[in-house]
Amino acid sequence: MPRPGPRLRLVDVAERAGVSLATASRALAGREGVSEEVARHVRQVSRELGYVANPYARTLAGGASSTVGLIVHQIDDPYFSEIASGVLQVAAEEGLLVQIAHSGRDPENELRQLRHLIAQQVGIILIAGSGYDDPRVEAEARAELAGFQRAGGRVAVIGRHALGVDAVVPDNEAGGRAIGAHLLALGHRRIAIAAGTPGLTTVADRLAGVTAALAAHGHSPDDLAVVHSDFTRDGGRVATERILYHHPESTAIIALNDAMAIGVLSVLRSRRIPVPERVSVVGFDDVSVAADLAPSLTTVRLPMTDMGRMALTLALKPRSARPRRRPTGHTLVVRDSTGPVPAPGG
Amino acid sequence: MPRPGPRLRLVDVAERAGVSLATASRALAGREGVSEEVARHVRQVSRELGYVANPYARTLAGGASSTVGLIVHQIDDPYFSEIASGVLQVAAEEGLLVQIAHSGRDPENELRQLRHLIAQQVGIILIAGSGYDDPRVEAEARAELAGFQRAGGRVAVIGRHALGVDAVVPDNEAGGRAIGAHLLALGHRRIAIAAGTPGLTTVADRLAGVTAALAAHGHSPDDLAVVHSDFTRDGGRVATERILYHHPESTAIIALNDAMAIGVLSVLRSRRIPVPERVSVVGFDDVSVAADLAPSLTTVRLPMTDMGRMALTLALKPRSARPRRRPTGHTLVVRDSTGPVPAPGG
DNA sequence: CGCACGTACGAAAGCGCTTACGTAAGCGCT
DNA sequence: AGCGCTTACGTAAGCGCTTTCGTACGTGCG
Repeated sequence: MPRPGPRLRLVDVAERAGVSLATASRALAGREGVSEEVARHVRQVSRELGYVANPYARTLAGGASSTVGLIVHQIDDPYFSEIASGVLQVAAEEGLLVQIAHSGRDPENELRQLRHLIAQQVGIILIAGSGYDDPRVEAEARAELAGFQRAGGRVAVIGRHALGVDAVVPDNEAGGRAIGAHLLALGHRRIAIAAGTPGLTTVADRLAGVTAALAAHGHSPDDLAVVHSDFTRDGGRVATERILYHHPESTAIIALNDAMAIGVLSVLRSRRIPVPERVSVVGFDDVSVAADLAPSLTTVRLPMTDMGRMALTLALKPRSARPRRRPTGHTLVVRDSTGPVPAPGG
Repeated sequence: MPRPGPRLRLVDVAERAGVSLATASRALAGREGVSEEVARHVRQVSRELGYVANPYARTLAGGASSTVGLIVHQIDDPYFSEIASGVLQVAAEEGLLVQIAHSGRDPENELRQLRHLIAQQVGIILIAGSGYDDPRVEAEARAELAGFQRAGGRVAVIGRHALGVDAVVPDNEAGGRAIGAHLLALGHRRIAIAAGTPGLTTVADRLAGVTAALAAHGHSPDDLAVVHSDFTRDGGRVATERILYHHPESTAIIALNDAMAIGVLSVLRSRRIPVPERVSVVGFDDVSVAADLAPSLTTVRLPMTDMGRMALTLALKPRSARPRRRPTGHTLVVRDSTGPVPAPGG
């Protein structure tokens, strides 16, 4: 494994600026105890020389750890890559480094990655992606995070509750309600749901929203055919096959994320089932390709990139007494994949 | 900014194992100069205590930097997120950390990110994404990388040549030829190209492949209407508008990546121009959504995830005397977006 | 005008680790 | 038995930075 060569050090900057090492350090860190004049000069010299602090030395000496660890389920899922993009934007603005780790939607693995990041002494930890309804795993994660925070680390999560830390909270339930209301307004009554893995809180929350919408309009949740599968495109395919077989009377399919919706549309197309004439399809997330599918996908937009930005921004703020929550808001985006319920017998 | 609390140190392990700090270090690093017996014992104690070395101290002291820096144009572009996924896989297997930085397709910014990573003393640098045909930028990048390698750093690039380092080389030209041949075989003669930003070598290479295919079949490259725009979906949209306006006789549009192809399809759909009956469309890359578009996209498949894996694997091998090149191979995937040229006047 | 006090800065002590160097022991050789 | 050589380990010197502490200087006051 490599080791870097000789580099520009802080002493060099200090020498060049005609001040001591300590003064240079203070000036660049923006600490007080240095006259504004000297500080400005040091910064000037530093810039001229193109000095970049050695993060290892800085951190070792008890300074800030300027790297943020980001745990995502799967980076090549657009939902997460858009979040990551937002995180990277803020990180770039703040001069932070971002380490990304996969959890692969496996609670144990997520825990392992989390411990690894803590051991690596990152300063900030961001966890994106649904929580699990396994109390043991959540409790362990919570404990790890609490310890990390006690040691001065900062944490924010996206799309999870129950971790006792600052959180960006997607409007999962409200989004689900919006979808339910939309379909009901179009006259749909036999609605099927292509739901993701049962153990995910995101799945549960979105589902609860849809159910609530039905109930609010006086319809029984029994009308809902819920089929669980993977929270991926292939999962959407599988779920659709099962829906078509077991619930052929369905006039609408709600996929609980866009990835699944893509799978749903794919199967319907290959079966030559017209969307939305025969079956309406709704997704959730509004990943960027949703607008470009054919038919373009009706879905609930979550501002993923902003969510990434918000999460890191939250984590950068000084910690508050009690965990903060930032709801994301949502927008129902009606496109071409939903339409009025087909005439009975049509 | 946070700072970690008191943690288990190497001295603690050494003390507990009844050896000196130096011996403990050597034992854990697997260096020689320690009897196998003692080494085993130290490792045992270390494991029992759950010791994890402080990477900052380790790196500062001149040891291994076990983090890899990955520069991508844009992480929320599926091409790059799939590559990143491959890198993360190998990194997880090897116990390495991955830092991701955006270049935003801006040469200057890429250079800045590169310098930043070098300054951050990562051990391995991976650059993914097209090179630029600006000799100054490339020369500077090359110089930075050379210096980094001289200092012991390891480097691999994906999709670039001319950087004097190990490279994973996508079959851009051959892929372009395959596309050209495919369209010619279908009878197309008036072919338009939605090309990405002119300064990108990837664009140039793919274009050269298409041109070569035309030439090989005795057709003049003048038949080709090349329209440059951004290498993104929106770029694809813009290019298509221009193609329809300036070259309405085109029977096929080649987008030089799938992102652009999505934009192309989107515009054609909104103009109600049937694909492939009136116009055939081809993409490049085979991002995972390509198969799920409507019509499903004919494209050239590049094994992005594997490319990410290959790049990191290359970088982990000891450096060879001369830069290695790993061609990626490619596959023409014919789907529904291409068909025979429409009958003249049809 | 002399005192205490705050302010701007420098000297030096580590942070936890790797590694050159030193040393004691064990080996074979003459 | 004495020499040099290797091997196994300990000692201590940093890596580049932050930060505590100390010192010199001005400023206010009585």
